[in-house]
Amino acid sequence: MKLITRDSDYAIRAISCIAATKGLTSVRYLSQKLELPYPFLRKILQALTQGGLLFSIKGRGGGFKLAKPAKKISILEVSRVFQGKFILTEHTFKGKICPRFKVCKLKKQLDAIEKDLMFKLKKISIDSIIEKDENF
Amino acid sequence: MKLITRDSDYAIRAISCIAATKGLTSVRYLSQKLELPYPFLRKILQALTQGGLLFSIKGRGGGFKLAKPAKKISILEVSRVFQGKFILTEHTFKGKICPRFKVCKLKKQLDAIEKDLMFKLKKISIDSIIEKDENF
DNA sequence: ATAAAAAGATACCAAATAAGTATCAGTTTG
DNA sequence: CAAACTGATACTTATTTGGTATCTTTTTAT
Repeated sequence: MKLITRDSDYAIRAISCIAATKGLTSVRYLSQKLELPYPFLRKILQALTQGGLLFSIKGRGGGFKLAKPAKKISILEVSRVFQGKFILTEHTFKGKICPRFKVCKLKKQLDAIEKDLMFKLKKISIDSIIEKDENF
Repeated sequence: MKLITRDSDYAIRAISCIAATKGLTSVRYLSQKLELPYPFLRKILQALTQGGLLFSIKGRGGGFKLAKPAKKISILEVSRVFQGKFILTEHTFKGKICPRFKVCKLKKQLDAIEKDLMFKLKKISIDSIIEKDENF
């Protein structure tokens, strides 16, 4: 099982590339550079824009840029746009929350792990994964 | 997104129940006790048996029991039966491993998180989540 | 011996999600 | 005005998830 789905993966690459570029970056350029399907990448960048991670400028010569510094964009934020909240397990019972909810030892342990996972993914910023000498 | 899928979840409950029971436990009994669909649970228990977590005895009066002590069965093992290996991201590029594989900073960071996640899930044993006074 | 009660093995099915395409509308600039 | 962009939205297709159904084999109680 994967924790980072394909769209999140593509998104991370695209954002990395945009972060490493001065000025605006167009989807056309990105899809060629990263060798990713143009229409799919377009949908992804649109979602990132709606999610507040990118800022877009329409019209000829338009494109995308980061909505905030690369240091302040985390992997967690990116994945949330496509994957929603991470939940270790719904831990439901017949459609309702497990009746043992309050005392359930499993839930307690999983919650702790989940919290830690969030924290760690939050700490990985786009900035931290860009190779500074990278030739995008 | 969920880290523990429904079949893993059901499996954990079933194993917990089996662990808390002396002798053999049949699917019929389990499905009634846990109020889970019989045929689905059956498939799950069969998979657990093939995965080496349960031991089965056929024929009338037959059923399942743990293949090893509850202390030695971890949530990780159970989830592996249904979800395979946890992989934070395939991090592929056109079907191949990312060309920046060796140096990729993202992969390095995700690998560390993944390793830690595995470790933690491995440490949650079935034994640790059973309420000792539980009335299965 | 035979029927009931169990698991084994498979094949199938439906809904949801993932992955991707297509298209039309609006915007900006040369 | 047309070329090069994004916005919005509606498909389409493939895969995975969450099951069901059915037939076979094994064991035991009667």
